[in-house]
Amino acid sequence: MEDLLFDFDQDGTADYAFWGQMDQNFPFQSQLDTFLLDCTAATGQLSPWSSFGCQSVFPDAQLTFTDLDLQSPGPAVCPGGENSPTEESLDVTKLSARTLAPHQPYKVQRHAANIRERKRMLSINSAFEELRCHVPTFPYEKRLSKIDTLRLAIAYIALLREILMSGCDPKSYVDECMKSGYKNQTNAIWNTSGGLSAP
DNA sequence: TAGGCCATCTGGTCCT
DNA sequence: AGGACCAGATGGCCTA
Repeated sequence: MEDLLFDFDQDGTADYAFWGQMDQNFPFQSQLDTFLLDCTAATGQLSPWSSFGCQSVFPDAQLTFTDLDLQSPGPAVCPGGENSPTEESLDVTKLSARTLAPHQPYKVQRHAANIRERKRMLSINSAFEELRCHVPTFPYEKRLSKIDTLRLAIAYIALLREILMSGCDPKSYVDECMKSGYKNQTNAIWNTSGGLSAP
């Protein structure tokens, strides 16, 4: 996995604009409180993915939940077939063989378990989307992967903690970071794996 | 084409 | 017993 390190020295203009925007839209204390205490309340616009995650993905996820409920336990249920259009899933006869008959209790149970697992994963993914809404990213960044989202969230929390402990104005603190270069790698490594690089 | 990321299925384990 | 959670396996999609 390729790791890249964000350096506040790079492209300071763009970074400054970004953080300025953050400061404007998110008064520091309220945002920190929101992020740490109530992840469901904020309607963050920090990330270019925010609208994607909060307004589009979540409703879709809800619909998906409903769909799963409605579909279970039908024959065409296996959305897994969508994702993995194997010969089996494309073959009509074999597909019908996947139909869950009452005399197949194991298959019925297994199928129900699959649906529950899919729901569970959807809820996890919804949580990731929500987390993406609260993690600041740069405009040129592509959508954060799950692992990048977690790592960036950790780094972001560390940065917010530092700002809190410094007692400085958040914007001034970030300005100072950019002037001197952010060298404290133990506290805020903006580390992503998605081949993220400055344009 | 290789590697990264992801969704899905599956069986095992733990909990209620 | 049934559901939640977890990790491994598998295959598809996308990008460098």
